[in-house]
Amino acid sequence: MELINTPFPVLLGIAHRLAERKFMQIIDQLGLDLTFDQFMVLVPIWKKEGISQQQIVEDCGKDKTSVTRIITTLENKNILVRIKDSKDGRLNNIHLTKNGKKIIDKVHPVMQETREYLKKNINENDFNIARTVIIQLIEGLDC
Amino acid sequence: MELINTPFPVLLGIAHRLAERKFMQIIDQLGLDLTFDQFMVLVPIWKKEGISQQQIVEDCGKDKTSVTRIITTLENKNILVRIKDSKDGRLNNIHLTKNGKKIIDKVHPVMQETREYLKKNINENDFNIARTVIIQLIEGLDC
DNA sequence: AATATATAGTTGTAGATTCAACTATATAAT
DNA sequence: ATTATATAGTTGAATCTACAACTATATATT
Repeated sequence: MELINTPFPVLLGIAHRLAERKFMQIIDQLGLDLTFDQFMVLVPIWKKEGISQQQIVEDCGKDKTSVTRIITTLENKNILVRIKDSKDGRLNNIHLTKNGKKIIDKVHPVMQETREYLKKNINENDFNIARTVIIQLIEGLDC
Repeated sequence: MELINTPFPVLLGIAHRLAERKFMQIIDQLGLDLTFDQFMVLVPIWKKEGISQQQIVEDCGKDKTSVTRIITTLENKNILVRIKDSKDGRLNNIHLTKNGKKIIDKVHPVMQETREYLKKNINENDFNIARTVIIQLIEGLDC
């Protein structure tokens, strides 16, 4: 593929898609029935049991509609449950099931591995600059 | 949103999504009925009249299935036509209609504008490093 | 020439994305 | 207290995505 003249936003799309594919290869090797997007929603739940859907939206960078539907899919797969907040009736608190915890324990180390794989052969300092640039880009667009 | 601890692949996804949204805002302002993905497929066609679907796949970083379906959508919108190659019967050569050319002429300057907007407030040298890192990332993943 | 292999494109299916419109609950303003 | 506004979450419709299986044509091998 000819990348030199490819516009930056297109590069972002390509890199994003390939990184997803890499994650998926490893998830498949673990024999797990889980998509990359489902995994992205699981991460903040794993980090904070009982997190609300809105907080998940803020952490994983997905639209609230997407989060609603992925949560439904994961509930049907017996990976998590919605529990209405007793104090604020608008909130759904999300809890992992036993099954869900088992899956996360299997997947979590993979996450780190894959990130290391991505950074392989890339200058650490340049990588950090790229991180900063992308964050600036996001902050410039997020309005 | 808390971005400091956000994993790089997640950042890619967020930046990609926001950049798309920015493009779309401008496309909407032009009163065009066009999605970002349809636009991504149009760019290589605009650059090379009569390009084959396979070449589009290589240029725009999308799956061939996606390209097939977006081409069909664009054909139904009277923006382009498929013409079978006379020498190699496997190839569809894609040509813009008059209508399609008009749309591209309207959208093309927007593309450049938006890219300038994205780079605004970002150090040029850092931006180039980020480009390079993302290309290295893609090349490391593309196997 | 016959067979095998590679390439271009399409289709089915399941899941994800976006937008806009909607319900329900909570909080602020008068 | 009533009304207005904000927030959390859901739903419908159209589009996009990935994977696998498929058709059709072209090229290589024997």
